[in-house]
Amino acid sequence: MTDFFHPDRLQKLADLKGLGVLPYPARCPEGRERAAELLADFDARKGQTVTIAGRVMGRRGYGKLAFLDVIDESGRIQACLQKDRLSSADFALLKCMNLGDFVSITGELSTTKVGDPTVFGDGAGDSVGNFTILCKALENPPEKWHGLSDSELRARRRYVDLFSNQEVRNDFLRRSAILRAMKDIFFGHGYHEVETPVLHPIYGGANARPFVTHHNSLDMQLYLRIAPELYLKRLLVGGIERVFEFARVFRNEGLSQRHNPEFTMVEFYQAYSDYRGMVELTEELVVGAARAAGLEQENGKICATFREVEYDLSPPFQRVRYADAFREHVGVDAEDRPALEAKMAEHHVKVGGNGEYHWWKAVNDLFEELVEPELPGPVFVTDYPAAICPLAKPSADNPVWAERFEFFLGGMELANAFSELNDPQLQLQKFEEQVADLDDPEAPNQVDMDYVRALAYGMPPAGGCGIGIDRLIMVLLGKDSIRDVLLFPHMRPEVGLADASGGSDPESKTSGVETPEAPVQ
RNA sequence: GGGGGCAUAACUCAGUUGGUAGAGUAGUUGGCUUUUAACCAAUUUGUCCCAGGUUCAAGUCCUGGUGCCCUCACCA
Repeated sequence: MTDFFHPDRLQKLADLKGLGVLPYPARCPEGRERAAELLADFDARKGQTVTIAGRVMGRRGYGKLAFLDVIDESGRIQACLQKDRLSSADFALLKCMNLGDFVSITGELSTTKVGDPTVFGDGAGDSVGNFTILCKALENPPEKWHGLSDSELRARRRYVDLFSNQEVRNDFLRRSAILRAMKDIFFGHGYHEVETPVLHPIYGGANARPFVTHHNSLDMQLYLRIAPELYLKRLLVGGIERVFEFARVFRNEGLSQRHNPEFTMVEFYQAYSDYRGMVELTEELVVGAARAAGLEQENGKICATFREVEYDLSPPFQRVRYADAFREHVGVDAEDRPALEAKMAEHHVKVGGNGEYHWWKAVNDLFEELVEPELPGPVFVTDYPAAICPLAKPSADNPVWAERFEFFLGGMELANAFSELNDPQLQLQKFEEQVADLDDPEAPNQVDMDYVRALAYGMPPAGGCGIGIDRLIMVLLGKDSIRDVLLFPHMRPEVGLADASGGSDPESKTSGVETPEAPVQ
């Protein structure tokens, strides 16, 4: 369907072919170097012949001379093509080039009259290939000064957002650097990176509504994982003592500035440690991530600015016991039920059902309403009510409390950790209570008996933690919305686009995938 | 799911009281050998988100729908 593409560009494409030039060659001239390295090394490299390659984002033409802004992953560099310095065949290509095309230029690295470092395309006489078009673009790039500004278009066409805005590109490269720094810390502590199933026959490890899917040839219902937790702890049973997984998890809930249906969390488990060890490691990870994000200042302070509030991420972070924070900000003792009932009435908090779980859930609602806003962070809140922690080990001193912490930063819960419950009978009892609880729509639908059996074989005492990566990166990069830290946030299908190619019928394509035995044309 | 806002050219945006659809960028043509948002001259491009309604006349007013953003609820 030709009218999907721009007629102007198709004409240029035809012109190129008329010149006998391939618009999509397979190979780039060898020895291509990146813009940023050439500029960083400019004094030493000046006068040398170099080759650059990238996308043309600017052109200033003078008839017998043209300046091009060429961008690659590292940044921008200027090129200059002159009629009396290039072969006529190469110079003629300028006529067929548009903004957005990929090109390569070979020539002298030098400066212009105003001192701007520039690659001057070289190659007199019959030499060809010192200016080449590497890829002809058939779609117009966005406005050169503003780029894409509509947030929907930016997300839908992230590829355009990325090449038209270096800040955006840098931010996603910073995300990559943050993940790498965190992995380095894990490896430095003797951790192993593992991958566990995404398709779960029973969903668990968190309270959330799952996505449901179906395996055709097994004819069974499966869930996209809401957490990797129960599989990772099976590995502790198996004798792998330190594991982490950067896990994409899926939760079938509403979308918001802080929620995407799929998101990334890192979970990590360490045998012979406990939640106190996880506090230390989590702090190290957050600090390492902040350093990788470039937030360390010359004076050694580490600061992040998120939603116009500055957070000091210089360790150590504050630690506060749940019960202490509760008493301070709610004004009553978390174990004083009569006083709590009055507080709940005052703040319209309702107990959702019978039993300890629902009571403590309501207490925790009070905590979330009255205490969490007072904890901008970074802060570790430790020792949570055991009744709302089905996977955490109760405190030996007072089983009302569990060995659990949550880490808050930027007004969000960024991490959740326990001393992992490894008593198989207690775990089974807690699972059964969850499944029996019909008041909670997010409770697991059945007990994962294989996990209980794994515990029955014996799991060493361990600490485990999960960190919400996307939210951490929001704070570190100062992004208000999770959509700005996800390369491709979830979007509804673009209306009209599927029809644009004209020929294909999405219905028949889908049925072909699902019924491979159907005749193939 | 509730409430509020936005939708005009490939991109960024104007569009008056309801009266022939606009600018800049990009593209095209011509000029120009040191520009860098180059400049000068000419020029092409529209399902004004969709469907109804009011009106002599709707980009503009009304109703419904779609998409996105903000906010609340749920959640990490």
